[in-house]
Amino acid sequence: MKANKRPTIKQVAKAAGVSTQTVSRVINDRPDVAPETRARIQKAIDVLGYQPSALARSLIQQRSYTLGVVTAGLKFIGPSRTLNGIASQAEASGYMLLLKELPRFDTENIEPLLQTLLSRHVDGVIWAVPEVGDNHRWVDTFLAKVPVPIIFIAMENRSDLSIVNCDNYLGGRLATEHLLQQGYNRIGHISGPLDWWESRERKAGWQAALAEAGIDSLESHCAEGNWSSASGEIAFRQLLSQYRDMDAVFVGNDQMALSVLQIASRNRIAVPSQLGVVGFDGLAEAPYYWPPLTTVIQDQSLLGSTVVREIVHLIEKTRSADGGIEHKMISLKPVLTVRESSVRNS
Amino acid sequence: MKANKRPTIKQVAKAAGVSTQTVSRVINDRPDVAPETRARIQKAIDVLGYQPSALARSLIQQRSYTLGVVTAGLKFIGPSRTLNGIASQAEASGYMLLLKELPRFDTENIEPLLQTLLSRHVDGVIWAVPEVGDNHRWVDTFLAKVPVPIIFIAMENRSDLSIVNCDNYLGGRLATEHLLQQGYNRIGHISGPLDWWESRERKAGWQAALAEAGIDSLESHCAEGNWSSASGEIAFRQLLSQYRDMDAVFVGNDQMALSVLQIASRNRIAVPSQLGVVGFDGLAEAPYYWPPLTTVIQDQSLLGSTVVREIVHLIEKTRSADGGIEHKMISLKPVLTVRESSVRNS
DNA sequence: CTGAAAGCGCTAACAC
DNA sequence: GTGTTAGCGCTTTCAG
Repeated sequence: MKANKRPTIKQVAKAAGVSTQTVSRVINDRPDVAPETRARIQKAIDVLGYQPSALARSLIQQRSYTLGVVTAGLKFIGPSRTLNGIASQAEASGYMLLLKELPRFDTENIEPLLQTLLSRHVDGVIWAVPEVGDNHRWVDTFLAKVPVPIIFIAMENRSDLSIVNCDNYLGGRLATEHLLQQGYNRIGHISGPLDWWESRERKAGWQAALAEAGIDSLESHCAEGNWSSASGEIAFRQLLSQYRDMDAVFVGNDQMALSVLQIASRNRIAVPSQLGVVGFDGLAEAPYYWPPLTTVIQDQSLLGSTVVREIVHLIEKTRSADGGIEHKMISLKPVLTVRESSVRNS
Repeated sequence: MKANKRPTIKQVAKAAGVSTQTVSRVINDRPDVAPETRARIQKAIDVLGYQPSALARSLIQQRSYTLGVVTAGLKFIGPSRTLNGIASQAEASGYMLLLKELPRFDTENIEPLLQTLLSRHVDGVIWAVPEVGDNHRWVDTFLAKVPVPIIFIAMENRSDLSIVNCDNYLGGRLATEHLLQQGYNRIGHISGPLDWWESRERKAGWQAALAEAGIDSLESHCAEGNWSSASGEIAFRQLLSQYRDMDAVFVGNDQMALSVLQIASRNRIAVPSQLGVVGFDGLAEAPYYWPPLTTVIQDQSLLGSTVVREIVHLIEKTRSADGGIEHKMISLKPVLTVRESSVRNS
């Protein structure tokens, strides 16, 4: 039961008794075809189930309507929410997605991977890998050789690149200021891994908010996790012993905050009365933690759709005007959602 | 600062003073090239930064080393874990991924989407959309027209298709049998949406285990959610009122189980002493729920890598022997992980 | 309105 | 060993 192969434009032409060019005109909706001829060709197309080859088209038009997407850590919810936004906006904009997932966040030797994408004639590249350590170092040496627009997600702003990210610094401030307003004033912090740019920003936001309130943020008031709930548990235990009179904690993501809530339950530390807790990310599950978790929501799906809109724009611009490309930096604002875990007099 | 365009094989040939054919031999590692010539060509390649066009190759070789992947619900963790497995195995097998995400699980009118993929000359298609309602109906009418192998994830077994799924029925049994062993015997069930094949299987497993223990499973002993924590809350409240002396509950996924735990906390129902709870999926966070959640782990990443191995195999087979393809059904076995939420005498 | 010729970037099948 | 010819499936001139 082997399915038959795809028909070609030639076969359609023969079936309709015309040349391939005329068929081409029909499938491209060109006006200059006699109605009668058009109908005959359309019929042949339908009968044969003909579908033009996007490959052949890409080759000749030097344009594939394909975007290369490089991601990492799809098994975590953050990157997949972003990919979700990318995928739906790409569909809407008429682009296909060629997907590559890095084995690790700090994968080196990016060049061959990028070459694979380019060998497929992608019209643009979306670099959806967060900035970790110097995993973006290749940009300085290799970017000039990339002949198509490229746009980055979640990396530090720099004026020579196009970047879309979330304002993590603001998020850290929002979380901490909220805790201060609630009357907590010995606020600890569990950060993500500090080789992540995003972690450092969130931590800086925490420090800034404390500083503004005239509170010193000592190193003993923070601990470092790796985003996982398991690491959150360890970090929280460390914090409990380092910062005895801590009355609140701003946690770098919701997963780690979850373990904070668990340990609090186990150790009969009442949340929020004895300990205020605020997370980051806005997971769909956070309202169902116990107690429901106050968190800083970042709309990663919007991040993804924004990045697609921007790169499509860049592609159009690059193709028409040949002038220098202006790089744009877009910073999406996260939003604090207050729930029981941080509200003292409820 | 416009980057220069990709060099072609012709330019390399001219630079090295040979014909394109000889360059082709070099980039394909063919043996019959004089060492001296090879070196000269290689140098030209390096200098120009030449990379062969995979597009042109695909066209002539009638083979793209690209897999079409159709998914849905990437913003949920399940589909992305599967995609994670697909991506890493595809990389290992030397295939690229062309990704399409359906806007909804029950999207109709699949044909144009599949055509887009085929117009890109994918060598095979992975249908990673769970079976919901009759969203797989297109298979009967349209599959014959698809000229490449196609393989399905999470749909009911049928011998005329290649399918990889998780044994959800077994999972339901494992969960329920465990609760029975723990001495619970009034076991309710919160299912996923019953138009999902997976939901029905899990529920059937629950029923079968109860039946074997000589216990009737009444309709009032179950409630239906939609996988979300929010729906889990509603379903659990319904169950509490319908099934007054329920002493345990098997929940169709971990997210819904999370709300069960929350409501139990709120209502001072002690888990596990008054109520045993078992979830499904094996989320990384489940050990950090309170109390830690017993759950049925399904390895979705393995599901993804298995499906890629299978389709690559199918592709090879289709290309060589022209004989009929045998369809294979692979059912991965889920594993029960026992934690505090279901252990009575701990 | 329609067709013939050329070619996108590459490789298969032959020559030499 | 290396070059020539042809052509993958399509579109772009440019004739007619």
